[in-house]
Amino acid sequence: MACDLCQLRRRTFFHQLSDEELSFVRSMKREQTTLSPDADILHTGETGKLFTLFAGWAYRYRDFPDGSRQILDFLLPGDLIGLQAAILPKTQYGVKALTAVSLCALDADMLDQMPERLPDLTRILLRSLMQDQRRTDGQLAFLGRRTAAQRMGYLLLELFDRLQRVGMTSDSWCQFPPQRRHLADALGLSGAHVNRSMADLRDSGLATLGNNVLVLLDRKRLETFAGYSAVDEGNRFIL
Amino acid sequence: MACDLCQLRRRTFFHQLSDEELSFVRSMKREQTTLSPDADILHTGETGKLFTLFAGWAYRYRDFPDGSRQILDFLLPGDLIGLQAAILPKTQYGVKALTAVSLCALDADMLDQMPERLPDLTRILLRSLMQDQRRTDGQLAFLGRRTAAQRMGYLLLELFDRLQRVGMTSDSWCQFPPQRRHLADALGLSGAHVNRSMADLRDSGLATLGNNVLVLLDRKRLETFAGYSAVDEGNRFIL
DNA sequence: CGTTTTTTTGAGAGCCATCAAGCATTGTGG
DNA sequence: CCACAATGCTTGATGGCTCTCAAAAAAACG
Repeated sequence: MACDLCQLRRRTFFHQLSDEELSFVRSMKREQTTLSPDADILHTGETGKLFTLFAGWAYRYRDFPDGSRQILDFLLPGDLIGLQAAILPKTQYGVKALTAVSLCALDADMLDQMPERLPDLTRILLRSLMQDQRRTDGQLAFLGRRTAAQRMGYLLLELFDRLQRVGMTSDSWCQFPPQRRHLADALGLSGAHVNRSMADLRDSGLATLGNNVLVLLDRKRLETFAGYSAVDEGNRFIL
Repeated sequence: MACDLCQLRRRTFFHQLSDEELSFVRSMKREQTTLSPDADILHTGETGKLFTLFAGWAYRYRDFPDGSRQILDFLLPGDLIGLQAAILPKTQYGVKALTAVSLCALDADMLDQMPERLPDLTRILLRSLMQDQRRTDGQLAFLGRRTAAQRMGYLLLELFDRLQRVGMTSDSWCQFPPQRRHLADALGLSGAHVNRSMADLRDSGLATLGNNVLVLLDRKRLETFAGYSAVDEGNRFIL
């Protein structure tokens, strides 16, 4: 599919590319791929690859020698995959498809030309990186200081809001493909306790999760419980 | 002190600015300040301020309604303070001086001109941001998955390496101003348990901390214990 | 030298991990 | 369409790590 026909980038959430920017992006575009759930998008240590995620969920993770794994981030449509790997020599993370995904492979080397050729887009990239940092700040803060159920609630709200921005929610529910083990690896919990935490949220009438569907039963109260507050992100970068 | 006389930026660890870049940075520079320990450098929510830290330690933190606090990051000489605040509308973090600090106030608005005027410097900024992200990835991973003593060891090693790059270490020891409560807030532990963790490290002959001095007694073994491995960072951005 | 702050140490409680077993769901081949 | 296996979810019991509270020791400060 051609870039200028892509529905995703039409969303107001994203920076609307000028003709010049769009032609630059088109020239970066290499190929479009589809992968099945659990497929590796980026192996740990692999470098120089860059993708835009157009459909589906993925996650960025880091493996430990003892076999455990930390999910650093979930990736949703519109997110860039592998920027760190494109810029730094040795990456220390991998990226896997969580659902079936459709990707757009990009020529990472052309990033170098961006500041000169597309200063506006460069500024927006910087802003998006600051947004990412802010989100990570929130993660760090609630990982260190909150109970399992609160962390759970926070993660659910954050994902819901991100999904909403790319039009993947209805009123108060959405498709939610992550399994227990993904949530466990993201929150630093055991799979068993993820379950207990979700049971807490359900019994308190805050949120339920079943059949790959997340329902926010009482968003206001869940926000209070989890210490979450939505942030207006402003426009975001997309390639 | 004039920028071109500054000793800190001469370190090979930092990108050596060209004449053009240096004159740009000079024109951004507003004033030089000195603050005492515990002084606020950036209040939570304050925006549009930008500093370079030239001497001393500071930390970036986020407060919770319940009074607890998470330290997101320690800031060392050469680090930029307030980039998020300069670019995004509402910041959700504050920055405080940990020791006496000396700062250089910069005109944040001039950042906008950087892509056009100094594309090389912009690329280096991007790389530094990716390095920061990689470091944060490590933090997230060990916060979620490691015991108190391991997290402690990891943090100590990371800080030691960062200090080394700016010449603030001797062989296997360094000045180490953070107090128990700072470490506690950084690691998501109670002050009491920080102490127990440090006692563990001391009793195992890995590291000791006393009188504001950190000594790495057996770096190799500490790295293994904490699951830390040093990363070659490459040159870093400085303003 | 007294006061305040920080560090150290102890006892008890709570949260969450681990282990293990039963249940539900999905997929497969007959 | 059903039997069966495989996978993931749920739930309980036990134990370990870390918190909280509290008080004493040490250090920093004026």
